[in-house]
Amino acid sequence: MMRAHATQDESRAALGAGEARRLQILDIAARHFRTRGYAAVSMRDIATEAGMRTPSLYYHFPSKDDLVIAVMDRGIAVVRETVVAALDALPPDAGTKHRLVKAMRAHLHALHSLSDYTSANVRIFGQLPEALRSANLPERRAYQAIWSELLAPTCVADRSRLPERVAIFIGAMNATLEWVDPARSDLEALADHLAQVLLNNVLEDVSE
Amino acid sequence: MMRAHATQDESRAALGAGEARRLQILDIAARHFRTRGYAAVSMRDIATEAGMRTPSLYYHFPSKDDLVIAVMDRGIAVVRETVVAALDALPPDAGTKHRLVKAMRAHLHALHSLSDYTSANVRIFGQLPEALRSANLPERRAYQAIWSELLAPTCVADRSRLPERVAIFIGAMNATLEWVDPARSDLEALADHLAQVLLNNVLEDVSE
DNA sequence: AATTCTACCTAACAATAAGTAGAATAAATG
DNA sequence: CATTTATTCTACTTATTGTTAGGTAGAATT
Repeated sequence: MMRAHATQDESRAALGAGEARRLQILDIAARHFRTRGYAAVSMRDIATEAGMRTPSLYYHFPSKDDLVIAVMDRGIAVVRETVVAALDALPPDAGTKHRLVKAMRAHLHALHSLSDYTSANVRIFGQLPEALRSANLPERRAYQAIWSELLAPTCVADRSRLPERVAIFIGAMNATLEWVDPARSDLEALADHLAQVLLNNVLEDVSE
Repeated sequence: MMRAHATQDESRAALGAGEARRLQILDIAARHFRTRGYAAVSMRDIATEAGMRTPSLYYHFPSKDDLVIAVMDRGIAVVRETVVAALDALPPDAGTKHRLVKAMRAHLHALHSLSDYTSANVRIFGQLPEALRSANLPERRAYQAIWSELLAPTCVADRSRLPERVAIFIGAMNATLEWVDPARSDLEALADHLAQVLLNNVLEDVSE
């Protein structure tokens, strides 16, 4: 049921066996957090699916808090790496619109197809107690910085609006988690539709 | 602490005392669900703040499920009534853009300033077990229908995109809950910014 | 005056939560 | 082989959860 990709398994075989087990537990946790929320998932649930008894989990993670923080941080790391890689694949003279469309596609891909970690992050961030939320803030700010740079050319007129615009874009993309059926819908088409709605107007005063 | 508005108290005095108590409990529940999520709020928390012992809650609501369903349904009812009232206040010949901007402002107002019920609904819908979520679906569909009608003129070219566009709009507005500080930020300005990003391009092929 | 209803109470339930202590086993290393 | 080291176990604690059972004071109704 829901085996990891072969490439993932291979890359993990290179790690120590202990580290591989740790990642397996994280995978299970991320999938459960994503589908059922933070408080509703117990350590028992995770342990059972990992084929061990509950206290054995505590050998790998000292607490549920540590486990969820690891999932949250990895969730942002995955989407950030995905977006950065997509942008790096672009020719260095690519225009703002191309860069934005590529970034939006990468973000949606990470969110819907690539990673339970990223979708878990988006889903449960708002449910976490304050201490856990603020533990994830540095990662989030680093990711927002990427979008700040991407969207800066669309805000030359009134730079004070840039943070709000970043939030609108990320928020609109993340909101698709709530209503898109990843099986049925075509993500490419969705990304293009979102880009069409969000971008065209915003790009009016970008010269290129 | 956080008393209801005077006008609300008055209108509630017209109800039976029992109904007023019921609404008071719902108010407390909505506020807690909104800020701390579904599973993290216990019947004890709600009872304590209502000044009674936990089992006394069960005189007013047969279960936590019933309580949360009441909060969820009311959350959609409030935002729908707010938006409908705003549209009704418009002259009958108002154009699509005016109607959309007015509706967006009303939705954001209900979400951020008016109602803990609406924000609780948006915040915790994704955390609910399937049975509770589907209990709220009829209300949600009724509200989506309003936006379908509002956005239909922007989708004459390709009507198949209408449901997705409805989702994008509602999703983008609801996403503001995650990053807007309702105390500091100016909601009118936020609504206008959102409208500018979302609407201008979408309205290109609307004739009026 | 008798009865029913309203709105709460105390006491306790069974289930489940996260987490701990320490023994037992498996794997790696000398 | 022996001896660490890594990993999982059993058995348990403490706290909290939603919920039920059964009762009570007082207001309303008959």
